[in-house]
Amino acid sequence: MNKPITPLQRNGARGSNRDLVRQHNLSVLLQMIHLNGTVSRSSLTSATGLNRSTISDLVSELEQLGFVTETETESPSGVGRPSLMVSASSKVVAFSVHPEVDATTVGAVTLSGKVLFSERVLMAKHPTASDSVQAAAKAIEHMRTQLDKDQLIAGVGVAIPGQVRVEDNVVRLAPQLGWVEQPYGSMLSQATGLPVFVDNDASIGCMAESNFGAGRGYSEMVFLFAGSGGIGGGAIINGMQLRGASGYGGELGHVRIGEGNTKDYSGLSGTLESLVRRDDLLQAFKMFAATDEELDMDIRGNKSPKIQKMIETQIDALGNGIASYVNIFNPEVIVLAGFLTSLLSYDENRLLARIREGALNASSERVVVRPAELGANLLMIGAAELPFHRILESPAETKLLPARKKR
Amino acid sequence: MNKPITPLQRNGARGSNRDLVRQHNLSVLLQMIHLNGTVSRSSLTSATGLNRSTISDLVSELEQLGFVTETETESPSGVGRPSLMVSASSKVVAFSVHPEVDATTVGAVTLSGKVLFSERVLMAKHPTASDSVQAAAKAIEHMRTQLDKDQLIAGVGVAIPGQVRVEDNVVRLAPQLGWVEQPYGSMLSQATGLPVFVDNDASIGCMAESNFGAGRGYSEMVFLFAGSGGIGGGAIINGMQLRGASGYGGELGHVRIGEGNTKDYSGLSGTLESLVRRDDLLQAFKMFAATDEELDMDIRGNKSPKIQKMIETQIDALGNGIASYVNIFNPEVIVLAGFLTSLLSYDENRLLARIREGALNASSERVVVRPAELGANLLMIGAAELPFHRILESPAETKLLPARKKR
DNA sequence: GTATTATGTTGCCCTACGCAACAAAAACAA
DNA sequence: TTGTTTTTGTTGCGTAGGGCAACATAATAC
Repeated sequence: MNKPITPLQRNGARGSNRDLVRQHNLSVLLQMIHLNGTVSRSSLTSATGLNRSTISDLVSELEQLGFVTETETESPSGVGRPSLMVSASSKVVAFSVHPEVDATTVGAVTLSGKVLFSERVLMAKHPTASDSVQAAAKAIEHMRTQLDKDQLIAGVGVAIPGQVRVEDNVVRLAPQLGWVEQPYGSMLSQATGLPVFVDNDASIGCMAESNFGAGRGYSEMVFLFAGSGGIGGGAIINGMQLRGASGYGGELGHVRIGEGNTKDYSGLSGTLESLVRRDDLLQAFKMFAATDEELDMDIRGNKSPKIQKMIETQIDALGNGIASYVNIFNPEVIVLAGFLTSLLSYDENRLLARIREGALNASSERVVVRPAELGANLLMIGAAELPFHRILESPAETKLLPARKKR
Repeated sequence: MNKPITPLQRNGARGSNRDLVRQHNLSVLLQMIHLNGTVSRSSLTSATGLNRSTISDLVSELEQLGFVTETETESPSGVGRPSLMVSASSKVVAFSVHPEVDATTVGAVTLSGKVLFSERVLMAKHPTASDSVQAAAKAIEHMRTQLDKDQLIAGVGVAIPGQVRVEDNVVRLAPQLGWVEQPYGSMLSQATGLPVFVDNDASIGCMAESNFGAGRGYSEMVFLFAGSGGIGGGAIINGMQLRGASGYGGELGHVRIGEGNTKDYSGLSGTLESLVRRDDLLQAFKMFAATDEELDMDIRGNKSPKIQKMIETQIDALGNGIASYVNIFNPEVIVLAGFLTSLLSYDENRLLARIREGALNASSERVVVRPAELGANLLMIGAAELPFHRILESPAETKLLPARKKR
């Protein structure tokens, strides 16, 4: 072999052959259908630029594979023969898992985007990874019995409030849970017999808002998410999620933006997470725990000048952070989730002013700040996207498992 | 038309047809050849996964198009029939332009990476955009007469120390030059009759180091560049350059990392650019102007505790900034260019320690910091990549202009 | 000098998409 | 109601690019 390894071949720079073309076209179609729920065949032709006959062929293959169903338009609009509608199948199901400090939430979502089941398994404080895996496996097992026999399982997606090495689904560090180096993916895969995909919660939320929420249609987006423990983030760059070398990318909460002394959950000081603190507001309102909705009510109804000052300080810090991300990413849209939406609605103009101050004019002139739209379903829908993603990438190659085990 | 516009179709989510396959394969091959200079046909087969016969066909098309030349191996190594070597053609030329405060540098680079000509046109301080365009056009005109008749021009690439709106090649703001909203691209295009591509200097440097320098082979990279006026940056994400919505992305020098009061060239305070200042060091060494090499010598030979302190402060600030970028991008490599390489070599351990302190362990554990490798040719080679990029994307579709105008 | 190995070349095959003609299903105009 | 127009689905055929296998070629190995 006298093949000197070519030092660099641009990522994904493989040759294309006929098979890849077919795979790509199937993938593109299924993605469009999945993202839009239902699309007409004529829309697919114009969006892809492919021929009518080709679309016909591709769609029927997707139908045979069980990923889509075709129906006639019930209310035809416009001249001409009405186009057939193509919908993502509700027979294909993915499970989503979200471990938190006091509970592990499990859900079942269809490829068509419907949430079939959702269960919040309460647990003793600070469960081990094993505790959470067992609870999740049990809930999944139960949900499987509720499914129809002809339904198919794409896999399980897990949203972790911490850093995840995506290549082998290992939780590197989840500060509030106290997990270090936990192979959550393989544990849950062993317990369920299903393929499992683990990722950071904020990254997952980012993808979900980009696909189905406030980030729809944008290809450059920055996402900030304040959950019960800390601030996470994500970014969509050229339509694709920022992942980094090992999947730790997008840790926007841990970026130093000031001189603060208080440390964040990961031990860093002066970071966005250490300056914009949900806990501080809870404490100020003398609340022990609260949902984002409850906190939002209090923030809106707040009259105390002292608390007002605190909120404004947090808005300023958030604005500083966002300004940096505007300079770095030059995004079209910033999407805020969790209690950050309360800060946004409390004084949007103040936040925008901070952003304009801290960012370069050219970069910030067209940026929009929007609240997340998916609310409580954010992580459930998002985590399910992880197993779906495998299907969307290569529909013809992906074999799914039956909902019920054969006897 | 009853086509409801599909709200989101993932960027680049077009259908593939046979023509696109051909175009893609030609593009992939030409990219590999361009990046490696010379590659054997057998390497191309193994790297692309395509068939020998297909490679043969594709390469001969590229040869017919004039982009590559085939030669026999002069020193065959290993058993078997020696593979033919494919090289990028030196007949294809791009010009590069780099306006600075006191000069505009013009160069001519071949597709094979050879710098044919290079000229630094000195100018009065603070030239207008028009001054610079005229100087560049004149130099390009002269260089064209020196070229062979059968050589072809790909176009002109311009590296601007400031923000550039890439869609229409307008310089939005170049602080040191004092340029605001200058349509440099169309001006130079009109003056030369050639296609012109304008971009930010640091983005261009980032791409150059990624393609030919310290970033070769990495698909996740962060680049920081300290030129005569300020700090610029760039990022390679999943093998692709971070651009942002309008091309302003990667302004890593203007991210707030501290509480400093001094403002940077763009009027922002507490930014990396305001804390890591080449001018401060020049002043400390009582130099008025100096090349990076001269400054580097002084930094290495420095004995004064006061200056030492200043250098260390700058290293600390740089480390803080890099730490943030490690958390954001989770890169494999950080490449430092300009006088930042002097800070790196002055005390690499200190810099690395600051990075580890400010970054999450998981993100920073495998990151490497390297000095840029292209030195003085960085921007010249990088800017030429802009016009080449068009060829590399669709070799068969791109028509080039003859070096000499027909009489 | 022969065997082995790897690569270039040639002719044929295969198939996914484009195309054109036709059929079908809606709105529109009388 | 009826014919026309418009748009879309269906069908059969053509086309071209990549895979494949057989053969030729040029190096090393023994």
